[in-house]
Amino acid sequence: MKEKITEQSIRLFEKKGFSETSIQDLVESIGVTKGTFYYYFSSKEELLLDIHLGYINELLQHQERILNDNSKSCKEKLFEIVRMLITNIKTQGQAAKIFFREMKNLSEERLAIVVPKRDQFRLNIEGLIIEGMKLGEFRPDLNASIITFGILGITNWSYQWFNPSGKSSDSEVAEIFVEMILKGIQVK
Amino acid sequence: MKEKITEQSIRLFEKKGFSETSIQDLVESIGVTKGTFYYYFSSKEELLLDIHLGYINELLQHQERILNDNSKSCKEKLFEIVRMLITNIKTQGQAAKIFFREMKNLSEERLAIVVPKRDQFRLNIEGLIIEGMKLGEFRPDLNASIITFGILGITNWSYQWFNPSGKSSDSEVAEIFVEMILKGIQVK
Amino acid sequence: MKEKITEQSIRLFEKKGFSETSIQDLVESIGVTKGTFYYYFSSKEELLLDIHLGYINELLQHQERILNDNSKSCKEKLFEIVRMLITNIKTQGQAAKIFFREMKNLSEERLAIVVPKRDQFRLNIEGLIIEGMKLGEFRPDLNASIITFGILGITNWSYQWFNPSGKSSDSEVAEIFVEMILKGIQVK
Amino acid sequence: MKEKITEQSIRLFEKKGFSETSIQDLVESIGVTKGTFYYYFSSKEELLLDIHLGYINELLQHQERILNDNSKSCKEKLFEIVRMLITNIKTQGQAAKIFFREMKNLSEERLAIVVPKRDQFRLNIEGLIIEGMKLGEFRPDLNASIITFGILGITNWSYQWFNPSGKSSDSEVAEIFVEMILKGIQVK
DNA sequence: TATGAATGAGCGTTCATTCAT
DNA sequence: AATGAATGAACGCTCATTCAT
Repeated sequence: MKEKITEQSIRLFEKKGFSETSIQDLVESIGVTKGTFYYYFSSKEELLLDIHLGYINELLQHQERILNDNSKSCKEKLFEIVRMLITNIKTQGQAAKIFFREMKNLSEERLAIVVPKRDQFRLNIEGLIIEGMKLGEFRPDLNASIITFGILGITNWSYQWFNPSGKSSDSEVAEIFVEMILKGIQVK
Repeated sequence: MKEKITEQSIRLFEKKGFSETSIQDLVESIGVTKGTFYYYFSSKEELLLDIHLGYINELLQHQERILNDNSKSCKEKLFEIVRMLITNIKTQGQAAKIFFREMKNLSEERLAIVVPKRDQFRLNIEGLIIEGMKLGEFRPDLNASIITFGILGITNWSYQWFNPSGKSSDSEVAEIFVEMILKGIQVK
Repeated sequence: MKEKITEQSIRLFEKKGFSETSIQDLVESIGVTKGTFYYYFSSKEELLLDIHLGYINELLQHQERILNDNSKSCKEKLFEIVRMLITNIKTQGQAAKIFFREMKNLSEERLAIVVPKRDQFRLNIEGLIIEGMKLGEFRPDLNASIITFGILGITNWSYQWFNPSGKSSDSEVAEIFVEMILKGIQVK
Repeated sequence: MKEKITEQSIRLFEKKGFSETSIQDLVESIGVTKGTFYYYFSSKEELLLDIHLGYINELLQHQERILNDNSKSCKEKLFEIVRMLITNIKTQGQAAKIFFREMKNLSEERLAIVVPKRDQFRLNIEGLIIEGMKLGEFRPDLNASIITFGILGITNWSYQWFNPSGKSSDSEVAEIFVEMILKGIQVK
């Protein structure tokens, strides 16, 4: 039941927004009562935290697996991370939108749990860029921090428009983006 | 007074969110009463529409000016648009965050006013990419639509992290991003 | 309207208890809506504080007037205070019951406003006892503090049983009590 | 377990109030679940009745023992009863406060069980006063009923302020009160 | 003997909005 | 141009109670 509530809440929060979705909306759409909700969650915000953690933890684990694969070059690792994020939209896109949009609805104490994980994800990419620069895979004069924000912008913004059942597949989009990131769009 | 209310509302909506900011919060922070608000706006959503239109209209005008300057190459125009968006964060960053985050709080009728303008902005960039491809400035095999989404991701995401009074200036960041977009990060 | 709400709330809180009376109960019995209540009071507890202050402030003023009347002896002043408290039951009995019974429903900050006043009333009586001991009106070996608690017990407990429209009038009861306090019940 | 629940409930009801203490509060502080509570008690009010009866029955028994001791004078019996009530604060003070304060939370049917016992306790004292008047121990012109209310006021009010581990012991306080009741505070 | 899941009614409070003045 | 009083619907949350196990 707890899982059922969480899943349905992700659907509703994504569609209507966290503040705009009432507990009543949520439980009615499942067919239980408010009491049931509060049997499983201590508050609405607790549920939001659960969603955040479920999303970012899975992402971090996947990222870790990619980064620790020593058979891959930095370029390949970057491609894998980008593809993971695009592919992710199919299964986790709603949770992702909530993650990016509703963070402000977490209290300071709860933010203190989530924010370091979000930063970790970004810093892992930044570390990958720096390593690639050292190994001669990436240009040596990059501003790794800002470039990372750029890459994250490309991928995170995809949650706003990418349609997994549209014309271009996730792998195609990921390839286009990685090619853009690596080679640019300019004629040489 | 109407302007005063709008300006203050942008500050509050950005900080706390649209749904989380009450009319009471708003008018109290200005020192007037709720009646005053409803003298100038027919509803809270009307105010939100005003903010949206103020933001996107100004952006479109500025974009148009850049695109119509025939003395500039496509690359240069692209740079100008990116720089405009980054620079914009200093003066319009709060409105931009509201624009991206609170669109779901507009009714369908009001969305029908805003969405075409938002799409126009994107399609203008897409057109610029296509033109650049034709003119031999950009690689001829690009997926203009997806590349445009990538560029917009880079710039729009900046509203989440770029601090105009931080280490890197708006022009620096814009340059880094345009270089990344044009040349990529890979060693040739 | 504010006064109307306060008066009616005193009636209901006395009869059913503070926690047992809902805002709904209160506003329905007046014929307005909950919104109206919250237009005049910031919270239910704020209303309770209002009742407490209205009661104790009036009592303190009256007591002050009695104590400052230099034409009266200590015995006479004591009689006046006891009579005031018994007489008070007719007009303020409901507020008094709330005052004694519902103090625990005030937050610590609000208690900090009320408690000193309640203590002041008691200490004023204690001071009167001590003065009477010095002036030779009362026995010189009394424990003024405990005696004061005894006197307050007699008067405050009256709110639980004294019926102003019953067999004995307020003046009669006050006389019986003061005679008991002064002379005791023992045959000399 | 039933006793454990009752004891803990007395502690909580006294501190926070009956309505302000939830079954959840109660069972959590003991480490059992709500089901357990409802295995032993049919309702929250039933528990409150248990507390009331436990308190008043014990008091009545003790009072009966004092009154039936034919070796004692009326004055001595009065002293014993007053001392019993003050002493009682140490062991039964919390139950006493609940008894006086939370009676309004009993339904009419349950009140019909408790109120006659409470009245009996008072009437027993009134009877003692009358007997003392007949026997020439007390002044013959007393209003026994009101005097009894005065005595009960003194003792019952003690639950509000008397601290068994404070400066004055229970016996001292009882002596001061009985002396006050018997001889008054006036210089003869 | 005790639990855990679920209910349904109610609570204090907030809020966008209305409207006579 | 602006206010102040009032509304009514909704919200997050609590709670006493039930009941199958």
